[in-house]
Amino acid sequence: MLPENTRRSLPMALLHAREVVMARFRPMLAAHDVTEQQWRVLRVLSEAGPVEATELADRASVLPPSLTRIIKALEGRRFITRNKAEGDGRRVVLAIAPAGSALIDALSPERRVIYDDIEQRFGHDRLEQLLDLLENLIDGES
Amino acid sequence: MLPENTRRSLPMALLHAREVVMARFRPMLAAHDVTEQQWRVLRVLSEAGPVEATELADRASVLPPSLTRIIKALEGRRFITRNKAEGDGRRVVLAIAPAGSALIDALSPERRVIYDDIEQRFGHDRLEQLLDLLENLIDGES
DNA sequence: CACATGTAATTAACGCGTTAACTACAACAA
DNA sequence: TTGTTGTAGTTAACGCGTTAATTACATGTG
Repeated sequence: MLPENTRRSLPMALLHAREVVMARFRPMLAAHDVTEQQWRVLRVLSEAGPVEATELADRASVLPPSLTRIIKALEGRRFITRNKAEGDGRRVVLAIAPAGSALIDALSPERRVIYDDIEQRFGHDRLEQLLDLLENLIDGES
Repeated sequence: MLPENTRRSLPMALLHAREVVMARFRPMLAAHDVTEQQWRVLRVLSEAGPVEATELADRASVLPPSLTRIIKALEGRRFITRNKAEGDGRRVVLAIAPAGSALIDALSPERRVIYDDIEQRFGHDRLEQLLDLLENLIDGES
């Protein structure tokens, strides 16, 4: 069945939902001169440790060409390090640097406040339910 | 509570979900040389009839600067018409043109197939549930 | 070794997202 | 009427999304 109106269209709903959620986080990121995508890359590196570019792009939901630009920016600010993989001259290994970890630590309290507020307004159970559905959708389609 | 991993982060999950869904629609749009955003604008105009730019931007989830560019492109291909509102020289009224309607009609069958496939794979009830949750999230945060 | 094929990353080109600044017009007050 | 404030839309600047092409290296075959 085709969605009769744009409001009930899945791509539109996902877009709009992301929009209103990100509106909460954007000021925090802007205050530290980090873009959403740079932030995602930093968080993945912080969680996952040193990792190759392809996996990093995948986990941060960023396309390779974007990642190249992001790496350039983050390396320039000493937030991450970039080294060729030993044994394979094509691969590149990225890792978080002290300044990067410091930024993540600095933003964590604020992040928590925003996330808690969303969770409280929307409801813990509904949030979990939504995350489950999204995870299912992703796994089913990808 | 902070999400412990990026996979369980609401903004990331919404982004990723949108990504896998749009991957299904993208080839269809590319085949007709229409971008996602141009397509959204056309659909809103098709559903809502002649409308002013601000409302159009709002309903299509497009920012005003983007809409200006999109209007230029769509008007150049005679998909839409653009006229100053009578009585207020600032406002602009957009409407779908025959070529625009024709494009929407031409894509509808393909759209339906893709949408039905997603619905079938994901499940009708779960899709409705997901749309409800997204709608609630949007209304609660915006 | 030489060559073809495959893969990781980058570059290029173009459109959109985002914020801020700007233009044009409208509404309102003195 | 004139000046102020507000609003609709556009322009500008910069980063990302997307696709395609390109570079550099690795792997496999003869």
